[in-house]
Formats: sequence, structure tokens, C-alpha cells
Amino acid sequence: MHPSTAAGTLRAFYEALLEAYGPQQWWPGQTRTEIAVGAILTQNTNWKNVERAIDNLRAAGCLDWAALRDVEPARLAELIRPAGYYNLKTRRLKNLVNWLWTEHDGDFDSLTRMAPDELREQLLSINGVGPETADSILLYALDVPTFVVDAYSARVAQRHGLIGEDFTYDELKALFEDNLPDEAPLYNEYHALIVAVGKQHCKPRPLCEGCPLEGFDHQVAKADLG
DNA sequence: GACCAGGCACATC
DNA sequence: GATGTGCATGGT
Repeated sequence: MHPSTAAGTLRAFYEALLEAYGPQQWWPGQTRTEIAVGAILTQNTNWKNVERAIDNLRAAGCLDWAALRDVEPARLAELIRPAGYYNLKTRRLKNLVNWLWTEHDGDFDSLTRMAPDELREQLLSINGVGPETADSILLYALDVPTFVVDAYSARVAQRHGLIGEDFTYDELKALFEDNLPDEAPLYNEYHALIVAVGKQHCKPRPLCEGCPLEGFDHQVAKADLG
């Protein structure tokens, strides 16, 4: 029940979360385009608001890469307004779209044939695409086995003793990747489950009430974290 | 009214 | 390098 290795603890977390919430079947979007667009729109934003924006884009016929390239920024901003930060996100979406057309001829599916590390570097070079957005696109739109770290993963890992106060995105990402099988479906489901428990129990306040991970507060040996 | 939400870039010290 | 701030809507 209280494994003392990071691998054992992460496996136990996963099983407890799966038991509590069942398979999440993420990402909540049907197409690669929708997932990539959603990854930018959801930056520091409630998913419900992102859904409104995506509905607007769909209704306007703007959920494909040619339409996103051609739509006027002012019009795009109007469509994604419910997602908040709409001027900023308009620029970020345009940056992503311009990159796709400039570097990959507008062919998003062709990205599946790239070396994952090279693709990640390219995504990170786009202004407005940071590590979480890049990893979300890689994992959920392109099935690349890369673990997505977000505010919830950080909070869950901290509250349950997996990691200390100070850490970087890459350190937390490595904690999961180094201690779990390198499988996209597992990373996919695990991140989704963390968001599920996070939304319900792992908010900044109150702390973890009724959380299915309650009691999983074992301090993993520091040496085991690599 | 305060706080929160699948971040990120940029300024300033 | 660390630390602070702007960006914005909609729900609780």
C-alpha cells in the first residue's frame, strides 16, 4: 500500500485513480487539429471556456489549418473570446499555423513521421508554445510517448511527497517518464486521471478533501528519484 | 468580491 | 538565474 520506490508509488497512484475515476479516454477533442488548437486555448484557462471557443471555431468553419491560416486575426479573436486572453491566443494560434505552413506545408499529419525530439524542439521554438503545450500536442494529437506535466501534476506530486518544493518542468516530467513504462496510452491516461483528481480534490484550497490518494503520502527515497 | 482555471513570454533586478 | 507581471473570460 505504501511502496517505497518512485516506480511503485506511481503505479499505486495510477491504480487508485483508475479505480476511482475509470478510464478518461482523453483528449476531449475529435481531430488532431482540434487537439492542437485546444492545447493553446486551454493555457491557464478552464476547459469549459475552451469548449465555447472551439464550438465557435467549428461553427465558423475554422477548425482546419487552411481556414486558420486565412482567417483575419480580428475575426479569430472574436471567435475564441470565451477562452480568455483572446488577443494573446490569437497571436499564438497564428504562430503555430504559420509554422505548420512554412515548415510543413500545412500538413499536420506529416508530423507523425518526424523524430519526436526534433519535433518537440520545433514546437518549443514557436512563440506561445511552451513545454506543456508542446507535450500535449505530442502526446494527444500525435501519440508520442511524452509525459505532460501541468499545474495538477505538480500539486499532486507535491502533496503526496513525490517531489519537493522546488523543481523544474523537466524534472517532474522525468520523474514520471523514468519510473513508468514508455507507452503513450499509459501517459495519456495517467495525465487525464491526474486532471480528474485535481479538478475534484487537488485545488490550491482546500487541501485534498476525500481524495482517493489520501494516505498515499509516503516519502519516496530521494535516491530513487534519479 | 475573491479565487480559480490542462501557461507563457517578457521585463527588471 | 530568480522573481514579478500582463494577459481575460466565465464559474464558484
